[in-house]
Amino acid sequence: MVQKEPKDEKAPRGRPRAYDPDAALANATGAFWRAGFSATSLDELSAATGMNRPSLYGAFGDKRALYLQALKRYTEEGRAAMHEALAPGPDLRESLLRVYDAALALYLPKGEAPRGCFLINTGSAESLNDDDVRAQLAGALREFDREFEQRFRRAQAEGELDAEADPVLLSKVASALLHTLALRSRAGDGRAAMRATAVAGVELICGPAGGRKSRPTRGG
Amino acid sequence: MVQKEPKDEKAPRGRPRAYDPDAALANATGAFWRAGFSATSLDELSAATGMNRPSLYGAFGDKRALYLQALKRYTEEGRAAMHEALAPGPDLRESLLRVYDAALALYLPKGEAPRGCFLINTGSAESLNDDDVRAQLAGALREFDREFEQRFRRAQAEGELDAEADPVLLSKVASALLHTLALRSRAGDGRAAMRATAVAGVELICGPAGGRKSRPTRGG
DNA sequence: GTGTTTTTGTACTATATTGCACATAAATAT
DNA sequence: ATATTTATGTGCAATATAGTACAAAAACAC
Repeated sequence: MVQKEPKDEKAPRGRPRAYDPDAALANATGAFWRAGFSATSLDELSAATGMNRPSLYGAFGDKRALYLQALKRYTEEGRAAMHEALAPGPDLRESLLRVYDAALALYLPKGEAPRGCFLINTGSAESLNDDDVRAQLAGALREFDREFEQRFRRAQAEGELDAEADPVLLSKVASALLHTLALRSRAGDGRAAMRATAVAGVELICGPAGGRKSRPTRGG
Repeated sequence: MVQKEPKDEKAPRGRPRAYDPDAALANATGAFWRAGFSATSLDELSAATGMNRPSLYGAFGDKRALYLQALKRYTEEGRAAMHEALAPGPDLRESLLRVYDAALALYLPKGEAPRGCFLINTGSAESLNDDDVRAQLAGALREFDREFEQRFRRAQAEGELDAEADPVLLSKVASALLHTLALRSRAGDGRAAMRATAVAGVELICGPAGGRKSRPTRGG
């Protein structure tokens, strides 16, 4: 009953899986990403993952459960990437631009068709019909807001940002830029135009000439 | 036979329609709005419009054609409302807030469940699979951007906005606020929080204390 | 009235889709 | 080797869905 050795090297008992669960989930994500939840059939998911239907059901449950797990995985990866982009080191402008550049790289994969954001562009279509999707969407947006917010608080603490600025509101505006990039990617907008928008947004958020009011120390 | 009188009062020849085409299209829009294109069945559309399937086909064509016409109608109404909100009269801040308040009223109908934006939240889910949807989405976003842009140009001409500001880039940021409101409505965010975000965005766009400060010109 | 035109309503067909049953395969345990 | 366990693969059943055929209905023209 109680395993004393929770090693990963445990010998599984029956026939080994022919797939890597995380890779399969990533491929299922790719299928859902293109067409959304409703327009993606189990046949497409089966083809994308290389798993047949019964294996899909055994591994992830039904189509909806698979979609929810794909959303969860995607959100966690996105949040990790965002946390990394906002990590200490670069100044505020640079930090924010790293987030937007990472988003653009995700939304406009090199050599492939634009795809926008799996969470924003497919989750919001489904959210009115599915409370769990809506909850995941809401939770993810909140987390992304918080990542920005914490970065703004640090910027204030370091004198990079006006002390009177409201980090919560600024985080919402910073997120709005992310949301517009996701949407515009799906509308076919070009990378350069979107990056210019992000830069303009960053300038508005960070305020004129490196800080909002007083002149803090340059560089950081 | 040349009709000399192209009046609307012309007597149609066969059995009269039992529906009002524009009302039916509005009701179909409502059905698509909730669930998106793929997840809305013809039975639901039939129930929403009160028309049976053959009448739907006769009036609008197949499901996709109906969706495209719904999108077109919605976009035109939205653009008209936006144009109205940005019409001369109020100052820039007030003009922008009128747009965001109108959007919130549309996205969060009183007494009903939140629904977000039909175009943004359902169109972007479908846009990768349907070139016509993508084209309509892109065209609509462009039109909305232009409405903001023209308002910013007028604000500059009237000295309401720094002459060095870039109206194109500001319009993209102003649209980003619209996009985030659409998304957040569908995530369940509250009206007050969203309005506060819009106000904060307007303040950033209009600049400190009435709008005479250095603005970003070009990014890159 | 009879005929023409257009819309409506019922019923239908063809297909797609989801989810699962059941037998087979591939591993371990003893 | 034999039993046990877990995964796979074929195939299927129940349902849902899109789109249409066809007859009845409701208007006009004469």
